[in-house]
Formats: sequence, structure tokens, C-alpha cells
Amino acid sequence: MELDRLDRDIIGALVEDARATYADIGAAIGLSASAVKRRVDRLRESGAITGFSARVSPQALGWTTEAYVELFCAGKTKPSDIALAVMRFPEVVSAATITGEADALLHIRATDVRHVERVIERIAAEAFVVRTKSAIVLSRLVDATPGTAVPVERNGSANPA
Amino acid sequence: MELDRLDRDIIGALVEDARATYADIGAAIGLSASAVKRRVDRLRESGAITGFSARVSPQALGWTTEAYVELFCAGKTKPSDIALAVMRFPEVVSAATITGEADALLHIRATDVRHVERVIERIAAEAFVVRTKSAIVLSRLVDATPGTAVPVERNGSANPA
DNA sequence: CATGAAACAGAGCTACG
DNA sequence: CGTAGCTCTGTTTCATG
Repeated sequence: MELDRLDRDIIGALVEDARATYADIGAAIGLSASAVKRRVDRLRESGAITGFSARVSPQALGWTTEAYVELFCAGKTKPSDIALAVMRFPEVVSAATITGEADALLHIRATDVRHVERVIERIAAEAFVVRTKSAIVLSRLVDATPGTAVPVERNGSANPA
Repeated sequence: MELDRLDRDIIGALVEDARATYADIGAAIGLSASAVKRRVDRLRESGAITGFSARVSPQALGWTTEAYVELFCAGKTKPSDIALAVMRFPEVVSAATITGEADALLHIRATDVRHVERVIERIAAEAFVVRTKSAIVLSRLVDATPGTAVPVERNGSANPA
């Protein structure tokens, strides 16, 4: 799909404020409200915009600690096996298979260090996991994420407060 | 600040769809539209909700490749030095200082592997960087991020298409 | 083919009870 | 917190370059 400058400007405006009115966005980029709506509808159908979301503060919700965990897995573990296993933990906010020594890298959000430890313990207990190597986040320097990831009760098990 | 179940349900609804109407959210959790608006206003003032943002597909915008880069820095490099340096790269979507051998971990989004390489080269050229260790993402397994991070033209230098 | 203007319906917002 | 009222926005239709 083809995106021109106006489409990019509209996306930029909506990333900044998803509740901005079509009229305001139009005024900012030089387009009428209906034209903006048409383009937004098109951007949604094409998959460029997948939805709209609230930006929440993990700290305010009690998720004050984060960690990155490298996973070293058994011989021929399938990525889908890893996915299925880590998906069950709401604390796993992001996971990906990577190049290098480790097989996968997980990003974990938890209420405190004890909580991180418990989650890692349970993940390490998975059959295919040979060993883990974790790094606790000391301070966040950059977070370009529009809506910072926060654990969600996918199986009704996560709630700090 | 104190958050009850209704507040959490409202946040959950807004993370799923930031453009949901107050009436719809109210109907889902058993509250009137005005009551929902009052709570949302309160959640914004308290800082639990920091804003609303469009969820965009990095792929659709041309950001098809991602990598994690560990930074090993000189003796007494300050976290703020690292922050200032990596902030200048729109491709650095997230950065944090961490425990362990490495000093910091960066999450990079780029258009292709060549692009990743160029960014790492430029970061490695920073005075305080001793060496880097990077891992290209092979496949993303989990992404709980409501609005997936996408490089933004913070200094007018980033645009894949 | 996309845009802008107009018209209707529906949501946001602000009292007040 | 819910209800009622006014205002503004979302949405569709239509005509135009």
C-alpha cells in the first residue's frame, strides 16, 4: 500500500493523540474533517493503523520493575513452543526469537524484584528451557512506545494492586 | 493513588479501544456515561492514563527489522550520557540501563538489516561505547504493547517510505 | 478519484437532582 | 452517581475540480 505525506502526518497526529478530532487534525495538516476521516478509515482497512489505545503508566498501576531474560532452549525447540509457553505469563510483555547464543529474549514487567524472580523460576521450569540469563532494568532511558506495555489479565491472574 | 476494580476495567477497555464511547464502556462495566467520563478524567489527572495513541503496524510503515543491542561502556559513563546519545536515533525505540555485564540494552527498529547495521555503527562510534553485542530479531512471539513502538521523526531524519 | 460543504444522528460535556 | 440539556463531533450524502 502507498502512503503519502498526508497519511503520515495523520498517523503522526493520531499516535500523539488518538482522540484528536478529525477537524483538528485536518486544520493541522490542511484538510477537511471528512477528508481526514476517509483517509483514517482507509489506513485502518489497509492495516497501517490497527487500532487505538490508552497510554498507561506502569508505575501508576503498580508495575515498577522490569527485566530482560534470555532463554537458552533444548536442541530443536520450535519457536511456537516458546510462544505458547511464555504467552501464559501476563508478565511477559514482549518475546522474540533472536540470533546469537540465546534462542529467545523476553521482556518482563512485574511489581517488584521478588515477582520477577518468581516468574523467571516458573519459566525456567518449562521442559524445553535449558537455562536463562536475566538482566534487571536499573533505569529506563528511552521509551518511544506510544502505549507502554502493561501486563493484562489474559488468564485472570495478574493484578498488582 | 487508589484504583478500584471499575477503574481497572475502564483502563482495560481504553487500552483495547481508546475511541470507545463512554456510554459503551459504561454499559460493559455497569456505569453511566458521565460516571465513566469522571473516572477517566480522574485517571488522566492522577497520571494512570497518560494519553491516547494510535496503534500502528511497523511492517505497514516499512519498519520490518528489529534488533536488540547490548552496550558496553567506558569506566564511569553516566546513564544520562547514554540517554542523550541514543535519544538522537529515531531507530532506538527503547533503551535502559541494566544489571549484568552490559551497561545498557537498546531496542532498535529499522527498515532492513543494512539499516540496523548502519545505526549500530553510528552508536558504536560514540566516545563512551567500548563495544556492542547485537541480536537480530528472527520472529516476534509476543507483543503486549498496545501501540507498538515505531520510529518517529524526532529530528526529521526517519522515514522508510 | 479525492476533496469540501451541508445535514442528520450520536457523543461529549456540564449542570442539577 | 444518574439524568437531562446543550454543544460539538462523527458520519453520510452530494456536488465539484
